[in-house]
Amino acid sequence: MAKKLVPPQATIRRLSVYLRYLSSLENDGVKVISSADLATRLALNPAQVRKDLAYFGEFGKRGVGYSVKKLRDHIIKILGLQQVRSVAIIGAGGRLGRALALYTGFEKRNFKVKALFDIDNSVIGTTLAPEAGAVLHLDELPKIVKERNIEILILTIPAEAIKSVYDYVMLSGVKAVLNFAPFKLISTEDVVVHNVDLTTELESLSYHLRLKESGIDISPEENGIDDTGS
Amino acid sequence: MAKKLVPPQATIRRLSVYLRYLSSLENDGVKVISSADLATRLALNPAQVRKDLAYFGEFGKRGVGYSVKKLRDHIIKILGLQQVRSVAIIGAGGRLGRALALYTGFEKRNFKVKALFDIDNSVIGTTLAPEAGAVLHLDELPKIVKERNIEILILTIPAEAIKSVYDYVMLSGVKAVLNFAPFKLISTEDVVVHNVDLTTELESLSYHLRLKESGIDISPEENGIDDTGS
DNA sequence: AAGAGTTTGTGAAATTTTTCTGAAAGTTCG
DNA sequence: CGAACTTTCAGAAAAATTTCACAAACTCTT
Repeated sequence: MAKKLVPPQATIRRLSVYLRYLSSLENDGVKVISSADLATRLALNPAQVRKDLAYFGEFGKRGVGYSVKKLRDHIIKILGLQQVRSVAIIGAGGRLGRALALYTGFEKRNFKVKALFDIDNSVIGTTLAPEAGAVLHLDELPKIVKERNIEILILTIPAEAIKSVYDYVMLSGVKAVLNFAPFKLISTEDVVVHNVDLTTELESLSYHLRLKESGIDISPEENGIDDTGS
Repeated sequence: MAKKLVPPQATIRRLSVYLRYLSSLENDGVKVISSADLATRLALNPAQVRKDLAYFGEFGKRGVGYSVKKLRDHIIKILGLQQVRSVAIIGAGGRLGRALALYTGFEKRNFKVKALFDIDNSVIGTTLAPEAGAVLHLDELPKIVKERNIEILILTIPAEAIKSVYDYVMLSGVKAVLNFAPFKLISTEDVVVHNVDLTTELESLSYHLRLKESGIDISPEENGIDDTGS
């Protein structure tokens, strides 16, 4: 209850995971949950759950646990999810772009895809997702960002396209980017970037497979059972 | 040069990122790179780059740097990417499943989608991706895993489907799972799971947006004494 | 209402991960 | 060859994150 520190990025991600689980609990009619139960389900340490929450306040009741509904509401506020966040997809003509444009899971969480962009003339003008309007040329990004109040850009472009897209993105006025392109984009003062690299995910799994294959020695002695959350 | 520790999971992920960058350097004809240059491009500390590599051996040359080609080859070995890794997608009928089934980026990195599964009769039997054969019913998973030597399962199923898919997956004989379902799967002794949650990515971006919106500081002290609705 | 049993919140300890630093090794140039 | 640079390697220090452990707060039972 004294000094509040800056929560680690990992804490933020876990909050999102807690949120999802709390929603399902609420659905099941569960009223109260303890840090221990939460931790068990999510393969975490109970103290970590408590500490994660403690960065933001005292949400629990000693001897009882956390009210599912209240905790859920708090996390929604912490993550800024009360308001709808408008999203645009760049590279909407590609397969991943299309899949995300039509993914209904985002809306459930208050993210709305409000615009689609591409640079390929064969998709520009077509309608991929009713709600998001016709696919627009990337040229229009800054204008549309303002008009539709876009806050997050999702990049689903091929690696080669980064060069021609980068400036548009950084100057679009958008403050957050979720990059699926196989190319690490760096956050700046103005723009937070999260990179999600599908190949990296597979490659790190491959590493674990190699370890299990009974390590052909690349490093002398090692043994580790790693768990990765999200 | 003395004791080798278990490399952190974060190191493994960075290796994959180095690998990608090294490949592009090699493409550009660059022969040698220093940890400082690598670090600059990837927004890391040079010492971290060196330490990451040092977990696995001494790959550099003092006063010079790292041979791009050699380092690339080493990382490929470390990550177990010399051999083709066979992958299957469960939930291949969904949009994300289809997108991944057709994604060409995996093959470039030596991952081959060798089978597609679903439980929806309207997609079973259809051909979504030529190389991967017709979509099969999940029932056939264990058999096909053996036949086609599948090592990694990609899950692109809706949250509700987890219950009916979980046992198939854990008993399939596969040692690695990449889970895109909005539900945290926990690694076991036998099966390493990596969870990629698209909503979590957006939600943590939302958190950063909220921070920027409302000055630098998080919620003040008074964030509430909870009454746990009894 | 007292005692037994839970569970949170939190400072302190432990652990992990990152960064610093300086010696060692290599290169380049005069 | 020697001096001036460069850059890796690795031990030490620093920083960040996780886990421990226990007092405080609350519930429940008798």
